[in-house]
Amino acid sequence: MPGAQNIKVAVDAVVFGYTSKEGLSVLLIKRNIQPFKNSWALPGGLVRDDESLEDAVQRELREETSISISYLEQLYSFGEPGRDPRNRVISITYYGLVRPDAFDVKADTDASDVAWFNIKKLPSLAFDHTTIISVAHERLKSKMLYQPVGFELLEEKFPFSELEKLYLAVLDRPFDRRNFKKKITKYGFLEETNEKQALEGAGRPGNLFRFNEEKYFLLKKEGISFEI
Amino acid sequence: MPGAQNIKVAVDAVVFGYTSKEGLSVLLIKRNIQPFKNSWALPGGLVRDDESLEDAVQRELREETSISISYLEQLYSFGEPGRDPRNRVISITYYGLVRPDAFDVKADTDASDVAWFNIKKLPSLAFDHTTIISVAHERLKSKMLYQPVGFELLEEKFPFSELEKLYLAVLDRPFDRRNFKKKITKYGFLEETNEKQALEGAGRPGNLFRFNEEKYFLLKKEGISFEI
DNA sequence: GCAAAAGTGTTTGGACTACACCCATGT
DNA sequence: ACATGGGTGTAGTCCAAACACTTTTGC
Repeated sequence: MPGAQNIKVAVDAVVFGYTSKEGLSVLLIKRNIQPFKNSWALPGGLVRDDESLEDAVQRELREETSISISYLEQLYSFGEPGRDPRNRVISITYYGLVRPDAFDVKADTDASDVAWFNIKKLPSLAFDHTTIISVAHERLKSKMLYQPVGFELLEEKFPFSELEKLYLAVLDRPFDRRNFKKKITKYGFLEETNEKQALEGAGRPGNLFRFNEEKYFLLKKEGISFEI
Repeated sequence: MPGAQNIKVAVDAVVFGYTSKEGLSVLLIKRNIQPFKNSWALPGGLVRDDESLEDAVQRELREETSISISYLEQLYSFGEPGRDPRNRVISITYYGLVRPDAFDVKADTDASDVAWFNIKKLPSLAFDHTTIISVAHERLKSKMLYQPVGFELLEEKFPFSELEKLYLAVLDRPFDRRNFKKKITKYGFLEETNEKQALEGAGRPGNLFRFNEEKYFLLKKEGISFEI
């Protein structure tokens, strides 16, 4: 009988948040243990023997960042020997989306070890976490081309330009404003309210929209064909 | 310090093969150890401490089925507590595609514990392997709508109808023959040869095609937009 | 000659692209 | 009045869908 396997199983989470001010952001923690003590890293940790992978992610997020998250999806499993300098650790990664409410963690832990970082201004990160974030970003980009995205990231009501800015921030390339609106509204998962809202600064106030959850999740299942 | 983690890490592979006679098939092994002794199962096993996940998959495939495989992609990681009745085992699954040549394993191991099963006639399987196969099948279905598929599954030269039957077998729904040909040939990754080949039985012999590997793999990277 | 598979074109509607001007508000 | 962002329509092009008959071969 060969020696027992000596590999640890961890989960890590790439949590995306969005505000029009800060753009697309990722939630990071500052490690206070070795290895990579004092480096920024993705929230995560070892899976307990009796909990599911999703539960482990939620627990770590609660423990390390005090947020909990409604949309979470498995991303990829990273398992190269040597990705952790001490033990063999394979990491099963997830990515999630949160609404701006969860940005409160930032205020609460201002001087602490949790913070949001704009996706384009990431610090250097522990382990292979930079790679993991870029895989997550690619996944999100391609996802938003065949499924509606936004419900999990925007406030309940929002001017249409918020959705547009979200797509711009994630896709990171320009597109035609009018055509985008036509395509999005065609699917009917957006409802127009009668309320208007002026953004800060000058400009004509825009109508507020909200998602029709039923149609949104239906289209999420069925998939849409989107070419922005 | 809490008790050490006691979770094992395994890999499992869903290997798809295709012939026009047998259709889309999956490579299975018959287990000769507990648990699920004498059940059919996916090839796979525990990862060694010093090998990468991909290496582990290739090694298990070699040991258990004697095939090696050129196209292999990570599928998903399954980790529910209880999916293995004895220990906590998380399985990182891969899927792969092989050409009919590899179907030789069937002949070689006729009376043994390796066999191909048509995707629609699977036996009952160990663990959650039925679920894993259906996830892999769904992945393959959606993959072939945005990337060319076939090079890894067909012989070097083949009549066009072979490719069409492959798509029919995987997608498992009818589509228009003429429009399919227009769409496929438009991308230019197929080359027409001057050879003709009569299938068994009656019918007009068709021209043989081959893949232009360069364009094929280019389109594989770039992605194509396919609506069959 | 008949059964089986291969080969091939046209029409039509819908979808995507490109593109520019006026409107409502704050300062 | 001007700066800022909101709101809107059309013409042209391309792509996809629908659709059926003729050709080559084996038997």
